[in-house]
Amino acid sequence: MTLVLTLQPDDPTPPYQQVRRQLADLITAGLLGPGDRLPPLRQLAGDLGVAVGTVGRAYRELEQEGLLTSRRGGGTRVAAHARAPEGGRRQLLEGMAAEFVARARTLGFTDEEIIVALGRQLPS
Amino acid sequence: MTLVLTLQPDDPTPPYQQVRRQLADLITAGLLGPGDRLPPLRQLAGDLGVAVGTVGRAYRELEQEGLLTSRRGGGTRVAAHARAPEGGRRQLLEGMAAEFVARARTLGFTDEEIIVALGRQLPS
DNA sequence: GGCTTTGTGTCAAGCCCTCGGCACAAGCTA
DNA sequence: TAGCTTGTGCCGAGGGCTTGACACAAAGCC
Repeated sequence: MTLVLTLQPDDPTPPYQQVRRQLADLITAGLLGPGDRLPPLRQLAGDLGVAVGTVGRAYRELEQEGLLTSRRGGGTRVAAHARAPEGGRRQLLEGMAAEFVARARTLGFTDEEIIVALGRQLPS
Repeated sequence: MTLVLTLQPDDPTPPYQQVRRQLADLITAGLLGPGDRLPPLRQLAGDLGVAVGTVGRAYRELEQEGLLTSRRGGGTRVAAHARAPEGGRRQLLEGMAAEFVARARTLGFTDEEIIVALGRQLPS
């Protein structure tokens, strides 16, 4: 599949962190599996409008975490043992859901309001 | 009420941005209304473990947006005309919900999976 | 073998953010 | 009036991030 990575300019999060996080999530969610090849440094950097070193840093850190394997001339691929540890996919989604609900509650929204808002997004 | 502001150390977002966003959300959500007083600079800075100038910057930017009014010696309060423009409270929540659902979908989760995950967080 | 691709490393420069401290001005309070 | 509180401004120092450029090494391709 064609990798869809985006950068949000108004987001104060450093670009290399945005790339790093998105790739990690894609792997944990299973959209990127072991052996899948990532875009070359220069190509991804060009698409995102950032310097080569910026994307390089994201790749490097993910490799240090064991999620990617990089070889000169061979490109960067998802590591063989990068599969989420037993239900990581579900945990990722539930973490996102818990985070969203918690934030809404601290802002004073009731559970009913939250459910109504979600109903507009999901064909229940 | 006692203001509950928190800083996430592992979050690469600059502290002054975190404070600024949380306060803006609290006002939009209606938990902070016109005339409500915010903690003094030095107190909030001490609680969060940041420098005075850091919190000061958050206050200053929010004042420039018209959400706060600051006076030397008088403290900082929510501006009189700071109420969200007609349904801002609802829009805030729906924006959060839309963002959450969109992110989950781009990670390959089906609507059913999303609903199930939310069901664990909300007593439906 | 020769060329291209690709990841890695370095470097200087600049910008943004934070810190800690200090001084100052304006409002509030006793 | 006198003192405290509070927001504002400035400063130098330090750290993190990005940029742009260049060189290098290893793998793949013809």
